[in-house]
This record gives sequence, structure tokens and C-alpha cells, in this order.
Amino acid sequence: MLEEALREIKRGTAEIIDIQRIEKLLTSYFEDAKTYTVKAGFDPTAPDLHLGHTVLLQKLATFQKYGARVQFLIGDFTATIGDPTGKSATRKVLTNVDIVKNIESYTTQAFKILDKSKTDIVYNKDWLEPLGSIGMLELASNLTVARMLERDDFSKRYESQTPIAVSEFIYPLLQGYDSVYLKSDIEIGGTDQKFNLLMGRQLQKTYEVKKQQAVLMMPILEGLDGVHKMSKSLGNYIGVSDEANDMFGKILSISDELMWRYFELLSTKSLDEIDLIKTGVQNASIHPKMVKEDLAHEITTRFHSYEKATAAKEEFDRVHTKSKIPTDIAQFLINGEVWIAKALVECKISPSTSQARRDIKQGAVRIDQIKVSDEQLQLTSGEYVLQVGKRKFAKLKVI
RNA sequence: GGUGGGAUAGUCAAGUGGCCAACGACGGCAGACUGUAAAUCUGCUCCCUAUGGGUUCAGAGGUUCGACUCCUCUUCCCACCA
Repeated sequence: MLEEALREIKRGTAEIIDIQRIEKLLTSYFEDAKTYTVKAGFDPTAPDLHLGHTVLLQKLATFQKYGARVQFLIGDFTATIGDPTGKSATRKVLTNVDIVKNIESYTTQAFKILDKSKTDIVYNKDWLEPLGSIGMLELASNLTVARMLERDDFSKRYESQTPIAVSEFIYPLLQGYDSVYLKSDIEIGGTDQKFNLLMGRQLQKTYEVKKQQAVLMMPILEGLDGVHKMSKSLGNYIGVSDEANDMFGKILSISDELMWRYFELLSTKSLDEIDLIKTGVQNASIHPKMVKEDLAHEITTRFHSYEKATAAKEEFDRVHTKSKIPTDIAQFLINGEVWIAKALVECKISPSTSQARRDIKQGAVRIDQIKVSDEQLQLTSGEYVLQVGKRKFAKLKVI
């Protein structure tokens, strides 16, 4: 039992600090049904969660399965400073209105994965604001500048003379103080958070919290390109609230190599099962496309439903394997005769008439499945299905 | 505060009076091949019904028949010195 739980908890992790602590917590859960707390911080800077975030959420869910109460910490106070992690420039500060709005959509999405009854949503404004300037200074006295500069991105920025706001030094301290206040038993976060996570341990020690938190780090999930980390600003993300069809399609578009990574970090299949599949693919007894479809189906089911996932798969087959027209296409209406290039722009499947003309020249444009060769083509009244490339469709009615 | 260097399309990065809508790389889009995978090959990649026109090379002026390229001022970055 303990073995199994540990195995599941360790799965996919990048690094665990103080695994003994985690073992003890689990043991006392199994023996005496004692619960413990797992903290994870979320930064309400963007309103949408993507699969990258869910790696962490799923790990939290695993902990919940084994007796943990999750401290779902919303960094509404720290968001007003801006976490410097991974940024080469000073980040701009969020307004309160933004933050409140983001939190709302954030938590509803998170509960698609987390067990609500075992989750406490906490806001660090509640204890960081009362801390006041004296408390803040006291906190800051725990840390030397030299120690701060040990942190990679700080030292890099310092060397390259990129500005570092003094307030940014405070960030890790505050995050660490969260752990002091919450008396967290375990904190989990991405590998990029290592410095901040360790700060929690250090501060718990100086503030004489009985036990220091164990730290569990998850790797950063790569985005669709397989290179950069999944993020909205890079446009390589799969959003938790993406349409079922989109979600399914996006997952199917990832590379085979990346697929295994997604399996490890996102699938709920057991590692043994995954190994079995992997072997199957290696000796060519299973087609990788099938495997990827299963993965896409599993993930789509998680955020939508079994039925929707199945429908998405069918739709995908229709459009891509049998190259039929999708069932659900955006519709547009135009009055009077239109030039094809203009029509494509109007239907939002071409960014400009220039691009539309180029596409036509290259044979990428189809009307009702038939390739358009005449760049000057005028569309007279009637209904058409316009298509650019393999993925962009629009229905157009000309009257 | 002083001295020198720089700002070019999504990014990096050539160009230093006309041949520049601007080399190249990456990215992106499209075509072939496929499994909407990877790899590979090919074409395209500021806008405009276009063998032409318009607006671009940090911003504002100026010199010139003509400027991304020269001059002046402004803004912002960087290096060295204080």
C-alpha cells in the first residue's frame, strides 16, 4: 500500500527533497488516518489553465488520494510584485481587478482535477498584508544579497546588467513565508521554482516551524512544438477549456517523441501499461497513431466527457483520414458578388488578400472540395464551403 | 556626469547614397510524401484586384534628382570611465 502510493507520487517527478518526510506522512496516514497538507502556489496572472498546469494539479490529486489536504494558494499578494522566475525582464504588475477575475475562472478549471472537498483555497494577501513593513524587514533580514544572487536568473541578469527591481528579491521570501504561515508539510512546484521552494524550508527553520516541508518538483511540460515550455504567450499550449475537437486535434499533432512525455506526465495509465505500449510501438506491433489517439481520447475525456471525446475522434477521422468537410464550420454571409480572395479574408481564413492570392497560386484553396485555379474568380450567389490548406474551413452564403 | 557603440520585418541578423520591400537564418504558411508525427524536398512569407501602386528600416526635421545608408535634434538601449 505504502509502496504503491510512493511509486505513484514519485512518478514523473524531477526531484524530491526529503522523501523520508513524505514517507512518514504517508505511513501515519495509512496507520492512523492522519492527514497532512500539500501546498502549491498559483499565480493568477492569466485566466486560463493549460495542460502544463495540470501536471501539477494531477500530482496534487494523487496526494489527495492518499490523505492530503491541498493548500491551493493563490498568490494574490505576490502577483502585485511579479515573480521574476524565468523572466529576463522585470515583469509588469497586475491590477486587483484583473486578479479577482482570473481567480474565479482559475479555480473552476482546477476543480476539474482536484477534489474540492479536500482542498482549501487560501490567499496570501490574508497574511502578507498584515505582516506590515516591520514584519517584512524582519523577514528580509534572513537573507543576504549574496545568497539571492545564487539564484540563476538573478545572477544572469545581474551580470548582463539587466535591471533587477529590489522588490523582486522579496518574492522568494514571501513565497517562503507562505509555507511558514501555512505550516505546510509538503510543497510542490515546477523545477523552475526550486529556489523559491527551498526558501520555504529555510524560513520554516528560522521561524521554528516544527518540521520543514518536503519539496517535490515536477518537470516543465513542453508545448506543442516540443521544445519550449507550454505557455499561452508562445501559443504552443492546449487549454483546459479548449473545445473537445481542438483538444483532440492538438494532441494528435504533437510529435511521437513528445507523446511519451505527455503519457508520463498527463496520462493516468500506469507506468507498466505505458511501458508495454512503448514496447509494442518499438517492435511495430502497435501503430503510434493509435497510441496517440488513445492518449488524446483520455485527455479529452478528462476535460469534457467520454462521449465528446469519442465524437472528437470521429470528427477527426472524417476530416483528416477521409478528408471530408468538418461538421461544424463557422458561417458567413456576404451581400452581392465577391472576389474569392476577399471572401477568404471576410471568412477569416486568410489574414490578407495578399496571402489569399498566394494561397490560391499555390493550390491551397478549395471551394466545395475542388481546387481553385483562377485567382480572379468571382463568387456569385449561392452557398460554398471554402477551405484553405488542410485545417481552415468556412461556410459562405452569397446573396 | 564623461567618452564611444547601437536601434532594420514575428525573432536573430546583413545592408553603409540609386540594382532595396530590403541577403541570410529561425519561425510561420502552403504543396509533395505521410499517421494533421518526425525527417526530407519545393514554393511563399509588409499591404493593395497588382507585370503596377502604397507604406516601411527607433522618432522628428534637413542635405540630395534620389537616403535604411549623409547631417541635426529627440527618445531608448549597450560598453568603458567617474
